[in-house]
Amino acid sequence: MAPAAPGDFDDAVAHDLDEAWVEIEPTVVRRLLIAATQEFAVRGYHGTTTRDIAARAGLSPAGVYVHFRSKEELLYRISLVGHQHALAHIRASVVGVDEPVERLRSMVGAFSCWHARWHVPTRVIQYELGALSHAHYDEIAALRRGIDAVVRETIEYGVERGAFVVSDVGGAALALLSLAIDIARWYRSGGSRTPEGIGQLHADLAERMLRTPSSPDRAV
Amino acid sequence: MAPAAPGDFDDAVAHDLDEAWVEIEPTVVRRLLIAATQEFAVRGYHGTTTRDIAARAGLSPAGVYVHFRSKEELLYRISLVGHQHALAHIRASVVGVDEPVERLRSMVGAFSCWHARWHVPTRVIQYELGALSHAHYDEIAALRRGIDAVVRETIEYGVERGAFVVSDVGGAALALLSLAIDIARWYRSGGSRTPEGIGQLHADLAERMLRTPSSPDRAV
DNA sequence: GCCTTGACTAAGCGCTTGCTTAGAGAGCAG
DNA sequence: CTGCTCTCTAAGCAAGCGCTTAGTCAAGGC
Repeated sequence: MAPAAPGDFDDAVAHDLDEAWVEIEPTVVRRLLIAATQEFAVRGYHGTTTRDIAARAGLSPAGVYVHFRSKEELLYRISLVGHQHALAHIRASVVGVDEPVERLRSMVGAFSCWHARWHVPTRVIQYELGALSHAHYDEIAALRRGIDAVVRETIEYGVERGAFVVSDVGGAALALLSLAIDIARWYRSGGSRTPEGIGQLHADLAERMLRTPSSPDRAV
Repeated sequence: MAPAAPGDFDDAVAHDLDEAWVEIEPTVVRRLLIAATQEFAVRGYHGTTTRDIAARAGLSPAGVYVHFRSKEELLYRISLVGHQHALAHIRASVVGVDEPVERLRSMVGAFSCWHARWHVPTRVIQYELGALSHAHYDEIAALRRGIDAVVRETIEYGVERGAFVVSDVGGAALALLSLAIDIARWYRSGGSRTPEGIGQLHADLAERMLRTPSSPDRAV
């Protein structure tokens, strides 16, 4: 279960965030997005003040509002970029992989690995959706349905080809999503588990969960 | 993925909460705990005001402080009772079940069913740990280690008997916990899935994840 | 009757919140 | 130089926050 201690991993977090936004925004806006992501991840949206974000980005409290209209807009931008990233990543993981078991393994491995690698922004985009405005929430929800669709289609594809035995496709899809998304709750960087190792483990588990019994299972 | 719309299931929630505290507290304190649980589940700890809680419980803002020293004490009491409940439930689910696969199915089914049945308090106790004081957090963390231990031991028991093929017991335990805990994020009461159905589904998936391949799998 | 006890509220205190305003200073075009 | 643009800050506003204070009222012991 390995729950988060209150405000502990604050420092262990900074090092892997910067790259996430490199291709997207120039310096000050990027610094603000990184600062907001870190604060939201540790304290939650409502537990974070705009002064916290400004201070972490090296600005005065008013400096935030030169670049963002509101605190909610910061959350929206983080959510939007994060979900676009995730959707692109899971889509890319299945193209060109035609064998059903390998397609499943590729998808689950990539998606779980992504959640571990980006566990700090993921914590924000998975657990702070309720703080978005209705309009922004609707936009994000559409991206999430895209992710759901990839998982469902990958399972259905394996069922059609006779590679999987699954009577409840929706339930199986929820389970695979749970494995990945819950990483954002328990994962700590600096521990013994690597993102790649978690992806491998979840690929093994997913294969055993769904595959038609025939050849011997890989040990988990 | 089925994310929570911002502040939508507010009303769909009230009906299954009252019983949770019946055996524990008399009327006013119970009403406050229920009100706080509902508000924390929908808006988060930091997004909820003591005025919200008081209003929902039918008291003036000052009425909260007749029964609780602080807002954090409300969260602590909710967390404590919830974790004690969960630990007792998962422990009870394995006693007297000696066949390893059946023990696993009983544990996973009971634990996932419990999370769906009590998804509103679960949302609070799983995702608001970071708002507890350090002392209170430590107390809750001990209960959580007790839950982890039951899951680990159930897996190890099956491995020793040759019923499971598992090389990474810790990873498998995390996966089973993820399936259950993540229910608090996606489950909505009033939908087509019942707590019992989810327990059954997760028991099937867990069995296929861990079991030594021999007899044919149950369809999922 | 009187006094104490305990649940409760009206009012409000001191502080923090998200955000705005007024203006400083740098950079650059002309 | 002047004038305009852009980034940023010092100061602060109105609202909301957790929690306290002073006191009301009903119940119960004597």
